[in-house]
Amino acid sequence: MIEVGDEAALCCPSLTSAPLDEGAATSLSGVLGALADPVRLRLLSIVASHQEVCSCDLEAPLGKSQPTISHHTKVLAEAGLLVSEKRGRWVWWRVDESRLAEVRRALGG
Amino acid sequence: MIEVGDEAALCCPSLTSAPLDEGAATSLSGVLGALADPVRLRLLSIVASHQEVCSCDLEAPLGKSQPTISHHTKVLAEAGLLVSEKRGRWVWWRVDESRLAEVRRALGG
DNA sequence: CCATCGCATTGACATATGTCGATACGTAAG
DNA sequence: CTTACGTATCGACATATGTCAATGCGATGG
Repeated sequence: MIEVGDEAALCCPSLTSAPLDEGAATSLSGVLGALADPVRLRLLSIVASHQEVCSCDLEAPLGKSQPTISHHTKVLAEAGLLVSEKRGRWVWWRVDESRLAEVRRALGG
Repeated sequence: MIEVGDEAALCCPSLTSAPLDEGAATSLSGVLGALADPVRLRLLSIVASHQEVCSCDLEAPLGKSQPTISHHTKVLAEAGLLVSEKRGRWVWWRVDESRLAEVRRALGG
């Protein structure tokens, strides 16, 4: 199972170098919106520090229901920040580090 | 006039190094939420590329009403990303680069 | 085949957010 | 003082978002 992000590449303009056009601003705000939630940030940090994590191991540390976890992983995957792999009946998640790096760079890194 | 951010320092933990605790996640999500809007991103990029910008010069390029601009500058200022200075009846804005750098670092920079 | 398990989707709900017109506030100019 | 101007706040509205119970779907195991 491969989630396909619906966000365009953030590659080119840095926030601090030149005024963002509307398209770039919208696409960057999409990724930032995916990050702008405490539960998703903690989810992302948990996955990042374990390399790979199964969905089933996220409910307990985050204190949220299974549908809520599923919703948040979907949001992060659509933003290109999480990548999923289905093994048997489990779904494993890992962080797309390059995507995170793109975000940092778009923020003027 | 000095806007005081209501967000705590983001200094310490990086997203990718260890699981974020709830407080860190909430405070980081606050700043990211301020960034997660196309109008605010463009606003920020305009201020950044002009060093300083008057509120009155933001309505036209952003195509938003004066109350809306005022709202967005307030959100960015409360997030610590914009700093204001009142001169006569005009308010001038500049970007707090160090705050942006904090965000990048919190994102694993 | 049937029961079970992990995950996704749906529907509903409360809350948060972006937007603008109307209005209030402060400062500057006459 | 009065007027005009730039900005902030308020009230209202439509839309977006986070959450969960209920349910659907696929794969596994008996």
